Amino acid sequence: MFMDNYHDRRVRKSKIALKNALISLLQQKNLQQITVTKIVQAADVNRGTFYKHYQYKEELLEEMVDDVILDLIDSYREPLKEGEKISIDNLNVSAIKIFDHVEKHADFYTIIAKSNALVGLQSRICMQLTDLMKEVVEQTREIKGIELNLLASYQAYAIWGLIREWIDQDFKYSATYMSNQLLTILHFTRYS
Amino acid sequence: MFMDNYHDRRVRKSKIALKNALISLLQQKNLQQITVTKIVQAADVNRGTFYKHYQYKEELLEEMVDDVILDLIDSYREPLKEGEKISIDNLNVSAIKIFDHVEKHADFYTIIAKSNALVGLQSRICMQLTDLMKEVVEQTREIKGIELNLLASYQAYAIWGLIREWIDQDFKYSATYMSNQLLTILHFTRYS
DNA sequence: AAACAAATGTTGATTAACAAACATTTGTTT
DNA sequence: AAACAAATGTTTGTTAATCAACATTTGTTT
Repeated sequence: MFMDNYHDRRVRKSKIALKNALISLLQQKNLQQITVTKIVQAADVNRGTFYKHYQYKEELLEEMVDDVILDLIDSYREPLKEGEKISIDNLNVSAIKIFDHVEKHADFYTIIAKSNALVGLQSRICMQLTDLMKEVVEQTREIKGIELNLLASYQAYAIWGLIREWIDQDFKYSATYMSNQLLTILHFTRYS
Repeated sequence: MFMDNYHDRRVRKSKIALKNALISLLQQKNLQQITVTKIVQAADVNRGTFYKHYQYKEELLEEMVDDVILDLIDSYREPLKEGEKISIDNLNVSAIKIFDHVEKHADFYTIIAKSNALVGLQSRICMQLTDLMKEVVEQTREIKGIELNLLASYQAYAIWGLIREWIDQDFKYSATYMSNQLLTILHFTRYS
Protein backbone atom coordinates (compact mmCIF):
# COMPACT_ATOMS: atom_id res chain seq x y z
CA MET A 1 0.00 0.00 0.00
CA PHE A 2 2.88 2.34 0.74
CA MET A 3 6.20 1.31 -0.68
CA ASP A 4 8.14 4.55 -0.36
CA ASN A 5 10.53 3.87 2.49
CA TYR A 6 11.88 7.36 2.78
CA HIS A 7 8.55 8.88 3.66
CA ASP A 8 7.81 6.27 6.28
CA ARG A 9 7.93 7.84 9.70
CA ARG A 10 9.45 4.74 11.25
CA VAL A 11 12.39 4.79 8.86
CA ARG A 12 12.91 8.50 9.35
CA LYS A 13 12.85 8.25 13.11
CA SER A 14 15.17 5.26 13.28
CA LYS A 15 17.71 6.93 11.05
CA ILE A 16 17.60 10.14 13.03
CA ALA A 17 18.10 8.20 16.25
CA LEU A 18 21.09 6.37 14.77
CA LYS A 19 22.66 9.57 13.48
CA ASN A 20 22.22 11.40 16.76
CA ALA A 21 23.75 8.45 18.52
CA LEU A 22 26.75 8.44 16.20
CA ILE A 23 27.29 12.18 16.64
CA SER A 24 27.15 11.80 20.37
CA LEU A 25 29.62 8.92 20.34
CA LEU A 26 32.00 10.71 17.97
CA GLN A 27 32.33 13.42 20.58
CA GLN A 28 33.95 10.90 22.88
CA LYS A 29 35.91 8.60 20.60
CA ASN A 30 36.78 8.16 16.96
CA LEU A 31 34.97 6.03 14.45
CA GLN A 32 37.09 2.88 14.74
CA GLN A 33 36.61 2.79 18.50
CA ILE A 34 32.85 2.95 18.05
CA THR A 35 31.01 -0.34 17.60
CA VAL A 36 27.69 -0.97 15.95
CA THR A 37 26.55 -2.32 19.29
CA LYS A 38 27.31 0.97 20.98
CA ILE A 39 25.51 2.90 18.28
CA VAL A 40 22.30 0.92 18.52
CA GLN A 41 22.45 1.05 22.30
CA ALA A 42 22.81 4.81 22.28
CA ALA A 43 20.13 5.14 19.62
CA ASP A 44 17.80 2.85 21.55
CA VAL A 45 17.19 0.83 18.42
CA ASN A 46 17.43 -2.84 17.64
CA ARG A 47 20.55 -4.14 15.94
CA GLY A 48 18.43 -5.49 13.09
CA THR A 49 17.16 -2.01 12.40
CA PHE A 50 20.70 -0.82 11.82
CA TYR A 51 21.52 -3.60 9.41
CA LYS A 52 18.28 -3.07 7.56
CA HIS A 53 19.53 0.32 6.37
CA TYR A 54 23.30 0.20 6.56
CA GLN A 55 26.06 -2.32 6.08
CA TYR A 56 28.74 -0.63 8.14
CA LYS A 57 28.95 2.32 10.47
CA GLU A 58 30.82 4.13 7.70
CA GLU A 59 27.69 4.03 5.59
CA LEU A 60 25.75 5.72 8.37
CA LEU A 61 28.37 8.43 8.65
CA GLU A 62 28.28 8.97 4.91
CA GLU A 63 24.53 9.46 4.90
CA MET A 64 24.95 11.89 7.78
CA VAL A 65 27.38 13.93 5.73
CA ASP A 66 25.04 13.84 2.77
CA ASP A 67 22.27 15.20 4.96
CA VAL A 68 24.35 18.08 6.20
CA ILE A 69 25.53 18.95 2.72
CA LEU A 70 21.97 18.94 1.42
CA ASP A 71 21.04 21.32 4.21
CA LEU A 72 24.03 23.48 3.38
CA ILE A 73 22.85 23.72 -0.19
CA ASP A 74 19.33 24.52 0.97
CA SER A 75 20.54 27.20 3.33
CA TYR A 76 22.67 28.77 0.68
CA ARG A 77 20.02 28.77 -2.02
CA GLU A 78 17.16 29.91 0.17
CA PRO A 79 17.85 33.66 -0.15
CA LEU A 80 18.21 33.27 -3.91
CA LYS A 81 14.73 31.96 -4.41
CA GLU A 82 11.99 33.25 -6.70
CA GLY A 83 14.16 34.57 -9.49
CA GLU A 84 15.48 37.55 -7.59
CA LYS A 85 18.18 39.55 -9.21
CA ILE A 86 21.38 37.62 -8.78
CA SER A 87 24.53 39.62 -8.25
CA ILE A 88 27.76 39.54 -6.34
CA ASP A 89 25.83 41.01 -3.45
CA ASN A 90 23.64 37.89 -3.35
CA LEU A 91 26.81 35.92 -2.96
CA ASN A 92 27.36 37.63 0.34
CA VAL A 93 23.76 37.42 1.48
CA SER A 94 23.93 33.69 0.95
CA ALA A 95 27.22 33.42 2.74
CA ILE A 96 25.57 34.84 5.82
CA LYS A 97 22.96 32.11 5.85
CA ILE A 98 25.77 29.61 6.05
CA PHE A 99 26.65 30.68 9.55
CA ASP A 100 23.14 29.80 10.67
CA HIS A 101 23.55 26.44 9.00
CA VAL A 102 26.88 25.76 10.69
CA GLU A 103 25.54 26.78 14.07
CA LYS A 104 22.58 24.45 13.57
CA HIS A 105 24.95 21.57 12.95
CA ALA A 106 27.54 22.75 15.46
CA ASP A 107 28.14 19.27 16.87
CA PHE A 108 28.71 17.82 13.44
CA TYR A 109 31.09 20.56 12.33
CA THR A 110 33.02 20.41 15.57
CA ILE A 111 33.56 16.71 15.06
CA ILE A 112 34.77 16.89 11.49
CA ALA A 113 36.92 19.94 12.23
CA LYS A 114 38.67 18.43 15.20
CA SER A 115 39.11 14.90 13.89
CA ASN A 116 42.25 13.93 12.02
CA ALA A 117 40.59 10.91 10.49
CA LEU A 118 37.76 12.91 8.94
CA VAL A 119 39.75 15.53 6.99
CA GLY A 120 38.28 14.19 3.79
CA LEU A 121 34.91 15.50 4.84
CA GLN A 122 36.27 18.99 5.38
CA SER A 123 37.42 19.26 1.82
CA ARG A 124 34.08 17.90 0.66
CA ILE A 125 32.35 20.76 2.47
CA CYS A 126 34.77 23.24 0.94
CA MET A 127 34.22 21.92 -2.54
CA GLN A 128 30.49 22.10 -2.14
CA LEU A 129 30.78 25.66 -0.91
CA THR A 130 32.87 26.55 -3.93
CA ASP A 131 30.44 24.92 -6.31
CA LEU A 132 27.57 26.89 -4.83
CA MET A 133 29.40 30.16 -5.21
CA LYS A 134 30.39 29.35 -8.75
CA GLU A 135 26.74 28.72 -9.51
CA VAL A 136 25.84 32.27 -8.54
CA VAL A 137 28.87 33.69 -10.22
CA GLU A 138 28.00 32.03 -13.54
CA GLN A 139 24.84 34.08 -13.77
CA THR A 140 26.66 37.34 -13.21
CA ARG A 141 28.27 39.64 -15.76
CA GLU A 142 32.01 40.10 -15.55
CA ILE A 143 33.46 42.64 -13.19
CA LYS A 144 36.59 44.47 -14.19
CA GLY A 145 39.21 41.86 -14.88
CA ILE A 146 38.24 39.36 -12.18
CA GLU A 147 38.03 35.70 -13.11
CA LEU A 148 34.76 34.90 -11.39
CA ASN A 149 35.52 31.24 -10.75
CA LEU A 150 38.61 32.32 -8.93
CA LEU A 151 36.56 34.77 -6.94
CA ALA A 152 34.08 32.06 -6.00
CA SER A 153 36.79 29.70 -4.84
CA TYR A 154 38.59 32.50 -3.06
CA GLN A 155 35.54 33.47 -1.11
CA ALA A 156 34.42 29.93 -0.40
CA TYR A 157 37.71 29.07 1.22
CA ALA A 158 37.84 32.39 3.01
CA ILE A 159 34.50 31.69 4.59
CA TRP A 160 35.65 28.24 5.51
CA GLY A 161 38.55 29.91 7.26
CA LEU A 162 36.11 32.00 9.28
CA ILE A 163 34.13 28.91 10.13
CA ARG A 164 37.21 26.99 11.17
CA GLU A 165 38.25 29.71 13.56
CA TRP A 166 34.68 29.92 14.84
CA ILE A 167 34.70 26.20 15.58
CA ASP A 168 38.16 26.26 17.15
CA GLN A 169 36.93 28.95 19.53
CA ASP A 170 34.04 26.69 20.48
CA PHE A 171 31.38 28.88 18.89
CA LYS A 172 31.95 31.65 21.39
CA TYR A 173 30.60 34.18 18.88
CA SER A 174 27.02 34.26 17.70
CA ALA A 175 26.08 33.54 14.10
CA THR A 176 25.04 37.18 13.75
CA TYR A 177 28.40 38.36 14.98
CA MET A 178 30.10 36.10 12.47
CA SER A 179 27.94 37.56 9.70
CA ASN A 180 28.91 41.06 10.75
CA GLN A 181 32.54 40.07 10.80
CA LEU A 182 32.24 38.78 7.26
CA LEU A 183 30.53 41.96 6.11
CA THR A 184 33.19 44.09 7.79
CA ILE A 185 35.96 42.09 6.19
CA LEU A 186 34.27 42.41 2.80
CA HIS A 187 33.99 46.13 3.30
CA PHE A 188 37.74 46.37 3.64
CA THR A 189 38.56 44.14 0.70
CA ARG A 190 36.01 45.63 -1.68
CA TYR A 191 36.15 44.67 -5.35
CA SER A 192 33.66 46.91 -7.02
CA MET B 1 7.42 -14.03 21.13
CA PHE B 2 7.31 -10.87 23.23
CA MET B 3 3.96 -9.90 24.62
CA ASP B 4 4.98 -7.26 27.15
CA ASN B 5 3.86 -4.02 25.60
CA TYR B 6 5.42 -1.73 28.14
CA HIS B 7 8.94 -2.84 27.41
CA ASP B 8 8.51 -2.57 23.68
CA ARG B 9 10.62 0.27 22.40
CA ARG B 10 8.02 1.25 19.83
CA VAL B 11 5.34 1.69 22.46
CA ARG B 12 7.66 3.61 24.74
CA LYS B 13 8.79 5.93 21.97
CA SER B 14 5.30 6.58 20.66
CA LYS B 15 3.99 7.42 24.11
CA ILE B 16 6.89 9.73 24.85
CA ALA B 17 6.32 11.53 21.55
CA LEU B 18 2.63 11.96 22.31
CA LYS B 19 3.33 13.26 25.80
CA ASN B 20 5.94 15.71 24.65
CA ALA B 21 3.54 16.92 22.00
CA LEU B 22 0.79 17.43 24.55
CA ILE B 23 3.10 19.32 26.90
CA SER B 24 4.20 21.53 24.06
CA LEU B 25 0.62 22.24 22.98
CA LEU B 26 -0.54 22.90 26.54
CA GLN B 27 1.96 25.74 26.66
CA GLN B 28 -0.04 27.49 23.97
CA LYS B 29 -3.65 26.57 24.64
CA ASN B 30 -5.73 24.62 27.12
CA LEU B 31 -6.82 21.03 26.82
CA GLN B 32 -10.24 21.61 25.23
CA GLN B 33 -8.73 23.69 22.48
CA ILE B 34 -6.31 20.91 21.64
CA THR B 35 -7.46 18.25 19.18
CA VAL B 36 -6.24 14.70 18.80
CA THR B 37 -5.28 15.64 15.29
CA LYS B 38 -3.01 18.40 16.56
CA ILE B 39 -1.43 16.07 19.08
CA VAL B 40 -0.57 13.38 16.55
CA GLN B 41 0.70 16.00 14.14
CA ALA B 42 2.98 17.50 16.77
CA ALA B 43 4.06 14.05 17.92
CA ASP B 44 4.72 12.96 14.34
CA VAL B 45 2.72 9.83 14.92
CA ASN B 46 -0.18 8.25 13.09
CA ARG B 47 -3.68 8.79 14.40
CA GLY B 48 -4.15 5.03 14.78
CA THR B 49 -1.21 4.89 17.14
CA PHE B 50 -2.94 7.32 19.45
CA TYR B 51 -6.15 5.35 19.51
CA LYS B 52 -4.27 2.12 20.09
CA HIS B 53 -3.20 3.35 23.51
CA TYR B 54 -5.72 5.99 24.53
CA GLN B 55 -9.39 6.71 24.08
CA TYR B 56 -9.35 10.45 24.68
CA LYS B 57 -6.71 13.11 25.12
CA GLU B 58 -7.66 13.18 28.80
CA GLU B 59 -6.37 9.64 29.14
CA LEU B 60 -3.03 10.70 27.73
CA LEU B 61 -2.82 13.57 30.18
CA GLU B 62 -3.66 11.27 33.04
CA GLU B 63 -0.88 8.88 32.15
CA MET B 64 1.45 11.84 31.94
CA VAL B 65 0.55 12.86 35.47
CA ASP B 66 1.02 9.29 36.65
CA ASP B 67 4.50 9.27 35.15
CA VAL B 68 5.50 12.47 36.88
CA ILE B 69 4.13 11.31 40.21
CA LEU B 70 6.02 8.04 39.92
CA ASP B 71 9.19 9.99 39.26
CA LEU B 72 8.42 12.23 42.21
CA ILE B 73 8.15 9.17 44.44
CA ASP B 74 11.37 7.78 43.02
CA SER B 75 13.21 11.04 43.54
CA TYR B 76 11.99 11.30 47.07
CA ARG B 77 12.80 7.73 48.04
CA GLU B 78 16.17 7.55 46.36
CA PRO B 79 18.18 9.08 49.23
CA LEU B 80 16.40 6.77 51.67
CA LYS B 81 17.59 3.60 50.02
CA GLU B 82 19.45 0.65 51.53
CA GLY B 83 17.99 0.83 55.00
CA GLU B 84 19.82 3.93 56.05
CA LYS B 85 18.91 5.41 59.36
CA ILE B 86 15.67 7.25 58.88
CA SER B 87 15.21 10.42 60.82
CA ILE B 88 13.74 13.86 60.52
CA ASP B 89 17.00 14.85 58.85
CA ASN B 90 16.31 12.40 56.03
CA LEU B 91 13.06 14.15 55.52
CA ASN B 92 14.97 17.23 54.56
CA VAL B 93 17.53 15.41 52.45
CA SER B 94 14.66 13.97 50.46
CA ALA B 95 12.96 17.32 50.16
CA ILE B 96 16.04 18.63 48.43
CA LYS B 97 15.84 15.94 45.78
CA ILE B 98 12.38 17.18 44.95
CA PHE B 99 13.74 20.40 43.54
CA ASP B 100 15.77 18.41 41.04
CA HIS B 101 12.66 16.52 40.15
CA VAL B 102 10.60 19.67 39.64
CA GLU B 103 13.32 21.25 37.53
CA LYS B 104 13.49 18.11 35.39
CA HIS B 105 9.76 18.41 34.72
CA ALA B 106 9.73 22.20 34.63
CA ASP B 107 7.43 22.37 31.61
CA PHE B 108 4.92 20.07 33.20
CA TYR B 109 4.88 21.88 36.51
CA THR B 110 4.60 25.24 34.85
CA ILE B 111 1.56 24.07 32.96
CA ILE B 112 -0.30 22.63 35.91
CA ALA B 113 0.63 25.59 38.10
CA LYS B 114 -0.54 28.21 35.66
CA SER B 115 -3.67 26.48 34.39
CA ASN B 116 -7.00 27.09 36.05
CA ALA B 117 -8.49 23.95 34.57
CA LEU B 118 -5.81 21.69 36.01
CA VAL B 119 -5.98 22.68 39.69
CA GLY B 120 -7.01 19.12 40.54
CA LEU B 121 -3.56 17.95 39.57
CA GLN B 122 -1.91 20.40 41.93
CA SER B 123 -3.67 18.96 44.92
CA ARG B 124 -2.81 15.49 43.72
CA ILE B 125 0.86 16.41 43.79
CA CYS B 126 0.47 17.93 47.24
CA MET B 127 -1.24 14.84 48.59
CA GLN B 128 1.44 12.60 47.19
CA LEU B 129 4.08 14.79 48.77
CA THR B 130 2.32 14.58 52.11
CA ASP B 131 2.00 10.82 51.86
CA LEU B 132 5.68 10.46 51.20
CA MET B 133 6.59 12.56 54.18
CA LYS B 134 4.20 10.69 56.42
CA GLU B 135 5.89 7.49 55.33
CA VAL B 136 9.21 8.69 56.67
CA VAL B 137 7.66 10.16 59.74
CA GLU B 138 5.98 6.86 60.65
CA GLN B 139 9.34 5.21 61.10
CA THR B 140 10.59 7.92 63.41
CA ARG B 141 10.28 8.16 67.16
CA GLU B 142 8.26 11.01 68.55
CA ILE B 143 9.84 14.37 69.02
CA LYS B 144 8.74 16.48 71.93
CA GLY B 145 5.03 16.97 71.61
CA ILE B 146 4.84 17.20 67.81
CA GLU B 147 2.17 15.22 66.01
CA LEU B 148 4.30 13.82 63.26
CA ASN B 149 1.54 13.51 60.70
CA LEU B 150 0.87 17.18 61.16
CA LEU B 151 4.54 17.89 60.72
CA ALA B 152 4.60 15.88 57.51
CA SER B 153 1.65 17.72 56.06
CA TYR B 154 2.98 21.04 57.25
CA GLN B 155 6.29 20.51 55.56
CA ALA B 156 4.83 19.01 52.40
CA TYR B 157 2.67 22.06 51.80
CA ALA B 158 5.46 24.41 52.81
CA ILE B 159 7.67 22.90 50.16
CA TRP B 160 4.88 23.13 47.65
CA GLY B 161 4.73 26.83 48.50
CA LEU B 162 8.40 27.16 47.69
CA ILE B 163 7.89 25.31 44.44
CA ARG B 164 4.91 27.50 43.50
CA GLU B 165 6.91 30.65 43.96
CA TRP B 166 9.79 29.08 42.05
CA ILE B 167 7.50 28.34 39.14
CA ASP B 168 5.84 31.75 39.23
CA GLN B 169 9.27 33.34 38.94
CA ASP B 170 9.93 31.20 35.87
CA PHE B 171 12.62 29.06 37.52
CA LYS B 172 14.97 31.99 37.79
CA TYR B 173 16.72 30.28 40.71
CA SER B 174 18.70 27.08 40.41
CA ALA B 175 17.59 23.87 42.10
CA THR B 176 20.63 24.12 44.35
CA TYR B 177 19.69 27.63 45.37
CA MET B 178 16.19 26.43 46.19
CA SER B 179 17.65 23.65 48.32
CA ASN B 180 19.77 26.14 50.18
CA GLN B 181 16.77 28.35 50.71
CA LEU B 182 14.90 25.42 52.17
CA LEU B 183 17.80 24.56 54.47
CA THR B 184 18.09 28.17 55.58
CA ILE B 185 14.39 28.37 56.30
CA LEU B 186 14.57 25.12 58.25
CA HIS B 187 17.46 26.49 60.23
CA PHE B 188 15.32 29.35 61.40
CA THR B 189 12.28 27.27 62.23
CA ARG B 190 14.15 24.46 63.96
CA TYR B 191 12.14 21.91 65.89
CA SER B 192 14.74 19.83 67.67
C1' DA C 1 -31.82 24.56 7.81
C1' DA C 2 -28.74 23.37 4.28
C1' DA C 3 -23.96 23.30 3.00
C1' DC C 4 -19.58 23.23 4.49
C1' DA C 5 -15.25 22.25 6.60
C1' DA C 6 -12.80 20.16 10.40
C1' DA C 7 -12.22 16.81 13.69
C1' DT C 8 -13.31 12.16 15.15
C1' DG C 9 -13.11 7.43 15.35
C1' DT C 10 -12.62 2.95 12.60
C1' DT C 11 -10.82 -0.28 9.39
C1' DG C 12 -7.60 -3.27 6.55
C1' DA C 13 -3.45 -4.28 4.27
C1' DT C 14 1.49 -3.68 4.66
C1' DT C 15 5.86 -3.57 6.79
C1' DA C 16 9.57 -1.59 9.68
C1' DA C 17 11.00 -2.44 14.09
C1' DC C 18 11.20 -5.55 17.51
C1' DA C 19 13.18 -9.41 20.94
C1' DA C 20 15.73 -13.23 21.20
C1' DA C 21 18.49 -16.71 19.62
C1' DC C 22 22.15 -18.09 16.79
C1' DA C 23 26.84 -19.01 14.38
C1' DT C 24 30.82 -16.40 13.27
C1' DT C 25 34.51 -13.37 13.69
C1' DT C 26 37.70 -10.62 16.25
C1' DG C 27 40.67 -9.56 19.87
C1' DT C 28 42.25 -10.10 24.42
C1' DT C 29 43.65 -12.79 28.57
C1' DT C 30 45.42 -16.77 30.67
C1' DA D 1 47.73 -22.04 21.76
C1' DA D 2 43.70 -22.55 24.31
C1' DA D 3 40.07 -20.21 26.65
C1' DC D 4 37.66 -16.24 26.91
C1' DA D 5 34.79 -12.29 26.22
C1' DA D 6 33.04 -8.91 22.99
C1' DA D 7 31.45 -7.53 18.70
C1' DT D 8 29.52 -8.88 14.31
C1' DG D 9 26.19 -10.31 11.19
C1' DT D 10 22.05 -13.21 10.35
C1' DT D 11 17.61 -15.30 11.07
C1' DT D 12 12.74 -16.10 12.63
C1' DG D 13 8.34 -15.21 14.38
C1' DT D 14 5.63 -11.38 16.18
C1' DT D 15 3.50 -7.01 16.28
C1' DA D 16 3.20 -1.92 16.78
C1' DA D 17 3.14 1.65 13.71
C1' DT D 18 2.13 3.12 9.34
C1' DC D 19 -0.75 4.92 5.31
C1' DA D 20 -4.88 5.66 3.24
C1' DA D 21 -9.59 5.33 2.86
C1' DC D 22 -13.80 5.55 4.99
C1' DA D 23 -18.24 6.81 7.60
C1' DT D 24 -19.52 9.65 11.36
C1' DT D 25 -19.82 13.45 14.30
C1' DT D 26 -19.27 18.22 15.44
C1' DG D 27 -19.37 23.01 14.67
C1' DT D 28 -19.41 26.89 11.75
C1' DT D 29 -20.85 29.63 7.68
C1' DT D 30 -24.04 30.80 4.30
